[in-house]
This record gives sequence, structure tokens and C-alpha cells, in this order.
Amino acid sequence: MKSFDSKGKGQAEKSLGAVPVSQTPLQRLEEYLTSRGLRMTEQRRFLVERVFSRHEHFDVDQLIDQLPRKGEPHYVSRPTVYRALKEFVDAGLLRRFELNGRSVYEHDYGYPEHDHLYCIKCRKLTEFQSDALGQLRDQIGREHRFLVRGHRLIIHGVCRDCNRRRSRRRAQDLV
Amino acid sequence: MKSFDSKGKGQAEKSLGAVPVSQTPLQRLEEYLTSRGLRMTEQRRFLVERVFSRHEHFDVDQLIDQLPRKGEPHYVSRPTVYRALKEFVDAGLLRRFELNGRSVYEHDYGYPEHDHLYCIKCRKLTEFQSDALGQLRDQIGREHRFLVRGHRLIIHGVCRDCNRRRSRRRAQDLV
DNA sequence: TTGTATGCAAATAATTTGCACCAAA
DNA sequence: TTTGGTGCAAATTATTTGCATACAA
Repeated sequence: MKSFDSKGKGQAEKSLGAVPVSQTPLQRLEEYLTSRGLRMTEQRRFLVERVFSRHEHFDVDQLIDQLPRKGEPHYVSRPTVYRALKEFVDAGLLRRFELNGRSVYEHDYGYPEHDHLYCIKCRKLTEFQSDALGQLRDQIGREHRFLVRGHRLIIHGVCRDCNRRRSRRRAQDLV
Repeated sequence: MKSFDSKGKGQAEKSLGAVPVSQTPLQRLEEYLTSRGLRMTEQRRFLVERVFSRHEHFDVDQLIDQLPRKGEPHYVSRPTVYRALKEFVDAGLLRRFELNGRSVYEHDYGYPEHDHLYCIKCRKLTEFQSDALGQLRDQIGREHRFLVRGHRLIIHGVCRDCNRRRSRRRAQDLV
């Protein structure tokens, strides 16, 4: 259906700098595969490269739209894309989360922990980083004797742009 | 498939007291329906009552499992259940979120805002409440000129019980 | 050579929709 | 009486799986 709706705009309003890492995503994948007796195939290589060529959130359909079609040179079938994404998540390359009932992926490897603002008007996802949040999270974990492995926070509301547009429209209505 | 896996255990480890409200969920639904020219039907009445008879997170399958089967007195069809849940969310009675790719519902009306700890071992959801979190959230919103409407935080990790079980097992392994 | 990976087609799973009939207001 | 609601069956959407073949190690 394609309802994720990236609207073509860059998803990350403010780019959080990439964290320096010793291996490229491809190398990391190779290590992961080797350690499990799995194989580095042309498809997996091609997909990691594509997935990490742009820093953006994406869902399966958005990714496949950017890939070669059936018949073209580097075509990768839909099931293989699903299988690969699952592996990339296992390998620590990607993170997955659900938004409006569909799976969305984002870079994990080489990228700092962060959370999201989700605009209910334009559906844009904006990243933000908050150390205080991490501390609060750990604190909450301790209080509950809960071994924290990670978290996922999405703040939803109306983004700056939509707000501005909205106010302007309201002002106009009064004219 | 039924993979939400409530394991029958009470989902809310610590019950957060209900917030006093002037109307019952049923009354609130009636108001909502009336204001939109919609109708209070036997099915909707029956469903609100059932949904609010226990304070627990649930998914559609879990709910339907508790409802009368086809042929029995108050049978409600699956599509109607889906339609009703959507309305209940619109009416502010329920909140919906996604966990492991399936929709989970919880009481909203008459219940304080809270977040969840999700155990990756036993899949138990535990509620917690943190004022500091709400403040931090609002602060982050202000910094981004983002009009906050709400948020959803899930901290995942290993819960106290699983931790204990795990340590015990490890200790035993050493014997 | 020995499995693992892929593509295809088909199967699942969750949810939605079209439609004829039913029933609140 | 009018228009919204329901159940049924079928359609959609997202994702997964069985299997024969292809290919990395």
C-alpha cells in the first residue's frame, strides 16, 4: 500500500553525526555471516551497500522501489529482501520498529542511539538525542530491577513546519 | 497465530490506580456516538463492557477468545470487533500500540498516562509511571518547537523474575 | 562437493471491504 | 422511515514458507 509516506523530504531534520566505527557495514556483515557459517552472496552485498548509501528511515516497499526491477541487473526478490533485512537486524546493522502498523528500518551500526518525533500531520520522523532520557531510562530500570537492553520512544504531535503552516492558515482565515 | 503470548499472567505487575472520572466508559462512548450521529448498538455496548471489565493489555485474538462463539447469545463478528476497537480508540476509551508487529490495546479512559517495560524473555508487559519522563518529553518538544500530543515509550530488557530465574539456573550450572 | 541462498509461487496472518439485510433513532 | 450497523464472504496487505535450482565455501 505504501502509506508510510516519506514525502520525499529528508527524514532526519537534524543529522546526528555518525559514530566512528572500525568496520564498514559490509565488513560487519561478513563477520556476522562467517561466524555463523552463513554466506556472503551477491544479493546481501548489494543490499547492505544500498541500505547504507543513504541515512534514512525506510520500509520494505520504499527499499524495493529503489532496487532494480525484475529482469534488470541486480534484481533481488521480495522474499530475499525480507530475509536480508531480518539478518541485518540480527547482525546489528539495522534496527526495526513499527509505525502505523508497518515495519520501519533505520541504521543502527555506526549510529548513536536516538529517538523520534513523529508528526501526525505530515508524518515526518525527526530524530533527536537526549542523554537525560537514557539516564532516566536506566534509573527506571533500576527501580524495577529490570535489566535494560534498550528502549524505543516516539513522541507524537505536530512538527514545527506544520505548526507554522497551520498558524498561517488560521491567520488567513480571519482576513 | 496468537503470538502475543500473555502467558496468562497478569500483565500489569503493579497496578496504577484508576483516575476518578465522571462518566463510565459506556457513558463516554454514548456521548461520542451521539455527537457524531452514530448509534449505540447491542454489540458496542457489550464490547465496551467486556473490554473494561478487566484491566489488561490485549490484542484482537485475546479479546475474541473471551467473547461468545458463533451461535451463542452475544456473538459479535470479527469485523465488528475490529470496527468497534477503532471507534473506542477514536472515542478516547482505548489506546493502541504495536508490539512485535501486532496491535495491542489498553485502557486509556480513566487511566493515568504510563509507559511499559517489556521483557524479551517472558514477553510480559509491565506498566510504570514517571512524572520525570513527562517533563523531559515536554522539554524535548519545546526544544524542537514540536507540539507534543503524546508519546509511547517501551523499555525492553529482562524483567526481575526472568533475571532471578536466570541467575538461579546459572548458579545451578556451576554445581 | 556440500550445504546454504535464491526466486518463484503459494501459503499465512492480520485486517479491511462490499454488500444484502437488520435495526436504532 | 431513514441511515447507520452487522455478519458473511471475499479482498487486501504484509510477510513467510516450501521447494527446486543456483551458487559460495
